Amino acid sequence: MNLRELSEQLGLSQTTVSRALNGYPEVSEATRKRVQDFAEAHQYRPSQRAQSLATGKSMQIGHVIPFSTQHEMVNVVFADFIAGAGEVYAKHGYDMLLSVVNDHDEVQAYSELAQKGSVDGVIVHGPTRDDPRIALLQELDMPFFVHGRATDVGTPYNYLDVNNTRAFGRATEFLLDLGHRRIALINGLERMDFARRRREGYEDALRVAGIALDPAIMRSDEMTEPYGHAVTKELLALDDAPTAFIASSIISALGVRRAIEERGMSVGKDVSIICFDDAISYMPNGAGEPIFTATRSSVRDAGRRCAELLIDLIKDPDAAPVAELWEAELVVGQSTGPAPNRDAVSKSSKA
Amino acid sequence: MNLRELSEQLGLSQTTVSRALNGYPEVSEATRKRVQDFAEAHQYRPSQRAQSLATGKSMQIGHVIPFSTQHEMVNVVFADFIAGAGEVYAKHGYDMLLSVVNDHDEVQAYSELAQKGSVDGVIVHGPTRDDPRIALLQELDMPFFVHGRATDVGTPYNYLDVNNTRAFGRATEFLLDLGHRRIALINGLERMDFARRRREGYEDALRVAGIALDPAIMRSDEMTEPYGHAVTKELLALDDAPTAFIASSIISALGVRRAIEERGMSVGKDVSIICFDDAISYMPNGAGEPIFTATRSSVRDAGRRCAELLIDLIKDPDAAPVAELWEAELVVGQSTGPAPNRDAVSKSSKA
DNA sequence: AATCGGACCCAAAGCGCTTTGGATGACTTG
DNA sequence: CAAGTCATCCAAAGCGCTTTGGGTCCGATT
Repeated sequence: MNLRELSEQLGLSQTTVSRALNGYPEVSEATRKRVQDFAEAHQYRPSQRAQSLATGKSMQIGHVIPFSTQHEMVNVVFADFIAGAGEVYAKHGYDMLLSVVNDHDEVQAYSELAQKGSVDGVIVHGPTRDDPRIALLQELDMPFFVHGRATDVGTPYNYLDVNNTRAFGRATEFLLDLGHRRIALINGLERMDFARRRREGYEDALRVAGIALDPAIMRSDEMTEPYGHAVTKELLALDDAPTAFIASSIISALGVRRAIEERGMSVGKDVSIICFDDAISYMPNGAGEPIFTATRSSVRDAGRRCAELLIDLIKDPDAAPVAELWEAELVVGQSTGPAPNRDAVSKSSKA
Repeated sequence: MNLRELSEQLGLSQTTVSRALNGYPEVSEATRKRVQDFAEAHQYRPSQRAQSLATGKSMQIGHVIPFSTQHEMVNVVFADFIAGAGEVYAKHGYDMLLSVVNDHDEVQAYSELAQKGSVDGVIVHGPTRDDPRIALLQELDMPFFVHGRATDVGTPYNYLDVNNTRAFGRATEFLLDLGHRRIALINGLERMDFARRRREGYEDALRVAGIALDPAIMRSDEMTEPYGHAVTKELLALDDAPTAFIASSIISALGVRRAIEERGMSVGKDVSIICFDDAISYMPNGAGEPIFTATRSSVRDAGRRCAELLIDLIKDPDAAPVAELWEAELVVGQSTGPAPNRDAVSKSSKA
């Protein structure tokens, strides 16, 4: 069933039917009702293809996700972001177009989406320092919204980011306050902007506390469980092993915990863990009391908000760039505690 | 730059340019080369909108993902499936259309996709017993492929599933062989077809071994870490606590492990765990030796294969239905061991 | 020399919508 | 009563491609 058939059966012109369906005022309410009912009864839905050709809008929003051995993007966080964004898209009549491409084709994928005209806007995931995609999208004149932030990009652009520096600054300060002096950083890949900022937050806090940075206990790689496990195992074997770990993800934190327990040590007592918690739906940080002390910010909420702001942008492309910076919330769980005093045994026996 | 402009600048008709670009034989190689080079130089890409209207194909494949409080679908497994499928789509020139809808609108979402003509085919995720989507898609005459299987659907359809019954049968047998007699089942939601089949595999194995089923230690819910933790904590407190746990996901298995360790027991010694491992990229079952003994089947590979088969189906809609049943592989890790003998102490002291 | 078959190219008709620019009456208004 | 105003509807022109159904030219065939 298409518009022509529909209008013939109704004895109206295509114009009128189209207008009736799209809520234009030039058609009487009686006619509109008749048209709507008839369309409903016949399960008529305008062809997206034709509609989009005629209007010049595709009502689709693109997400480019690179794949390769580097899985940073098709990651644990992605699914939840998508869920949040998709929810908002649905509410506004948009669909989500996912383009999975090879790592090195990623930049080109954006031009392709733009030139083919298959999307009205795109979300940029996982920005890196001086991300080339931003300049490209600006040049292509394609509405885009960045989840995260790129450093060293001259022109302003739309983004929503968590204050990663502050989040890790606070996490570090929290551990310092508990008396920890050897604090390991188990970060994500440093080519990601967020990882770099987190490290800076960690470094700043240590610097303020007058503690020298030790590259030996500052690690960075993909945030998987086995990585957290392997690196922690290694660090705990050091003579001056860390008494606390800051992990960039709840996933790597799980590995950290496993390594600690394998060594027969107690989490929150012998060794503390604090992590960044994206509030992933199927990997929540405990049901009641948090498993991990963490700085938390919901990636699903971020998805929702990015979607909203991008849709605003599509509707008004000349609006001034918006930038939102969310503060992560610090939640205290069972994984942190006072730094164990190395002389505890002798001291307490003296007491 | 569009076709008309391109053809004008080249001094050719739109027909010829279109044919040159699409590899039709009615154009000389010299002309084709000239056209291609010119198009390349001007970054010309045919409008997807127009192309799709003219050809009747959208070159997009739809995935409907429901959201609600039930997160079973926007889950840990989803991201990897998507990655696998997307990879194959890209290779064949397809894009992925994600439609995120409310739980109860899910069925309708499929009709909408079909009637709007925005996709050439769809993947059905997470089939349930007697899933209504299958009949609907058959009626709509929309090519579709099911990841998993629906029970009680009369007509044949295309699907790829893991032999879940066998996977859990084997897992249970493995534990039985190790001497376990109290084996808990920590399953996913039973409205999912896969969860039901897994339970059946578990039950069959116990029955063969002559062990009565105990509903008290057969649980089912969403496969999150806190759930695995909570239910295990509860079960371990029983007088006749299980000596082994079978979990439907590596995520819930993590919770199982946490509960065991919290109780001061040793995984693989005091209590055994075996789980289903979807080989999720960022949540691998250990780096070297597997963390968990598991029955494994890569969901990413499944995504790839489903995509391939769906594309085949789109190209030849009248092909006979294909059904693939993959056997999960059993990998033995450190989380399983002989059942602790309740009389061990007395026995060994007698020896 | 007339005919034929390729090789190469083109004009124009869609695909199914939206939207512009009227047309047609009926109803007010001075 | 003529002119102006609304309210309601319509014909037709796109949107940018693909594809049908020819044309034209040229060397080969009879």
